[in-house]
Amino acid sequence: MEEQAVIRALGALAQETRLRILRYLVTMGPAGAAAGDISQEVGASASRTSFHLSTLADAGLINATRASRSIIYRVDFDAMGGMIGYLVRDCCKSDPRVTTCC
Amino acid sequence: MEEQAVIRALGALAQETRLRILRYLVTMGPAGAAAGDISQEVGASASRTSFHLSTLADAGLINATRASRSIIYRVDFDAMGGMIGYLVRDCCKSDPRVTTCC
DNA sequence: CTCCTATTTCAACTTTTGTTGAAATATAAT
DNA sequence: ATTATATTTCAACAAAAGTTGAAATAGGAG
Repeated sequence: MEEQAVIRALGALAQETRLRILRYLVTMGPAGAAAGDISQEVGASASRTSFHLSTLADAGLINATRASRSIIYRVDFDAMGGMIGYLVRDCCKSDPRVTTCC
Repeated sequence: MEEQAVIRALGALAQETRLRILRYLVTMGPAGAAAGDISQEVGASASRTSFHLSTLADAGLINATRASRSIIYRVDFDAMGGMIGYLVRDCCKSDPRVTTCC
């Protein structure tokens, strides 16, 4: 992952509602969750949730697929791994104080 | 590391100049670097660099110590590890697609 | 086709973040 | 004391991000 993509991903996660959305989607695994469910889960309005979902999707951290009337969102674990790998390796030169944490 | 601290740390890194500062400080290791050197290295004005250094320090990712007229900044690798550990474990439940990256 | 549900888009607005250059502070050298 | 160096702080401004509620779009059911 290149620097600009990493910056977007970091910015996407640096927000309470979005971090909660991501955590929720992680727990939902491959099944994912519909926008409406996410909205309820994180206690945010539909439009606010939609905005944050777009931000996460633009950053490549989640994917959207339509299923009938709902739109299902899922975590892109590879993108998360890409971002974290950048931080650990490119940024922190795989310093042991960093790598031991994972 | 708790959620709010993680959000601050993510926000601190989600900016080009600050990410560059952190990368530079990682390469400098325990010796660290003076604000002026960092300013030159990243090509930012003194006040802009000072602002970004404060942001990183407030987020706990770097530390400052005075050495004569200069102020030396160093990466706090444990804080970086704390932030990354949160992403990997609390956030991604240590999913293999994430942990294999580090 | 009309109605209902799910979600997004939009415009107006508020808040937060980043930039600039000048002034202030702190330390050291002469 | 005076001067020079290193860095921060400040106020003014510019730009980006987040919130709100209403309207628009898309798909399915009657």
